[in-house]
Amino acid sequence: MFSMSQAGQPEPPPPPWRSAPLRRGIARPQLSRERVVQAALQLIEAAGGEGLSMRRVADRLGVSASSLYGYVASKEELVQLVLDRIFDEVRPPRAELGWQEGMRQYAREVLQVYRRHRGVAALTLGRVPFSPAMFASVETGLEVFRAIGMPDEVAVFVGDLAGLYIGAFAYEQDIAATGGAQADPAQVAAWLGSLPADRFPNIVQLARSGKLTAGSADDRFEWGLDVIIRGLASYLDHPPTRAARWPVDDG
Amino acid sequence: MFSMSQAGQPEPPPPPWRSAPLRRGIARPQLSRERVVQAALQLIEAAGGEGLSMRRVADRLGVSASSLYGYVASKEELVQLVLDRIFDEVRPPRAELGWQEGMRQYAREVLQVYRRHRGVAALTLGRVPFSPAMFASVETGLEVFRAIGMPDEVAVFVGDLAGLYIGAFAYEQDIAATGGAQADPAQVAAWLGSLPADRFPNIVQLARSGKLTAGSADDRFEWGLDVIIRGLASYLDHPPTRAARWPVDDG
DNA sequence: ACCTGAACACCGTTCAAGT
DNA sequence: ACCTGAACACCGTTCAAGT
Repeated sequence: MFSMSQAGQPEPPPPPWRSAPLRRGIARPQLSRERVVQAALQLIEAAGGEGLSMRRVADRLGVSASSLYGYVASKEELVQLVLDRIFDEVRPPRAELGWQEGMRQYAREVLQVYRRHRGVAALTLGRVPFSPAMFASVETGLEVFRAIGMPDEVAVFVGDLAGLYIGAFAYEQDIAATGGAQADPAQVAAWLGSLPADRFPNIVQLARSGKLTAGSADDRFEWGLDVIIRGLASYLDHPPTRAARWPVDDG
Repeated sequence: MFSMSQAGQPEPPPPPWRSAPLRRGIARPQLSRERVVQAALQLIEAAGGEGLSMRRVADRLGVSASSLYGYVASKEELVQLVLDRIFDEVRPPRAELGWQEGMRQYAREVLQVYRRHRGVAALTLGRVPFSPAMFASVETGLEVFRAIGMPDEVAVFVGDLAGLYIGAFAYEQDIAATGGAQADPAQVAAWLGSLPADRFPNIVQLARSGKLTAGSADDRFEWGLDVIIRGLASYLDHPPTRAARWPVDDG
């Protein structure tokens, strides 16, 4: 764990997995990778993930947009660095909680980080939210999953699916909070409730029952997590084989 | 079901849920909502979802970009119309298959449509991939879920989670096929396999085992679907209550 | 060695003007 | 009634030039 939140340190060891800072010269530079990432993060928190632009980051730092390219190869790399930066705040799972509770706790941690840094979740869409800052956590997770006999394919999969779920959930909350033009749930419910009840009786009834918007955000987060965890649990008894299917309880 | 694939019909009944075509005048217009949507879809298939722009759609139609705004309120509306257009091709679930097999079939249908229209899946990220074209399918799904006693909250949830999963899976395949700059799986595996084996033994072993990239795309799709379906199945025995948790088999 | 400024090739959207 | 053209306020990225 190495936090970048304290800016301007003597010499933090450069992470080996990224292209190293491009200069180590004599003339003191005004910019640094950390300062660029920090400014990007602040901009995202203020303007949302869609509001991130190289030109606006440069404005925040009082430099020209082109100067950023001395520290960051592209906007895409900057985004990845921001993700690295925030995932660094996620505490790793505690193996002694067992896989189910451990996974739940870890998922909550990630959600908290997204909430702490509003706007970042939008940047995970279409990307695999997996960064070097998570290596230690992933290692622990694999350890625990293997100890209980979870098939590797499924263990790999859970990371993707859960990461996808948490990011999408946080994104939805972000746009709900910032009152974006995206469909607000109450209006969608009213809209669906006004469909012809004879053609869509179940949709109309569900929409009018209020169950589309039932529960707090935290409750709904836990429900979805539960679907995933329950699905995983069932693999402990019935591991998958190639192209096989497992009837469970078909009504 | 009403396909727009045959262009230039006498008078297709205007869908009541969208703002109606803005003109019904005397002078024959060269453009139409359908023509704009069609051109957008073709552009997406050729240039990817990220390649969609109003100006390029206009180019394809031989008109100025500003003229599109007579038929479409914004780029966002155009995207929604494209999604409507392709979801119209999805055959609704067959209730007689039972909920599990019915859901599997329906998920496969949606994936096929994304494959048929490469590039569109990218547009579902950050949106709820739910369109009027799916009302009939959703109604059938709710009917089946309710018949077997699935709690409404969970039934609502499954749509979100499954839609998210299918869209993200299809998107990943799209960028793999078009050889995008995004991380290709084999390289990620090689990369993770070269981490220090003493610090990350499980990651390294998993990466080197080839299980990160194991299975065909179809197999991996089915595995993920299975996690979701298994999770849902467990709710038939243990329905959720507010903020409750259900230990299943903690190692 | 570091940063700037201009330039290139783009965006979505508006709006007065043409036919 | 329909479409165009110019304009506005943006983009990411490159590259020669300045200090």
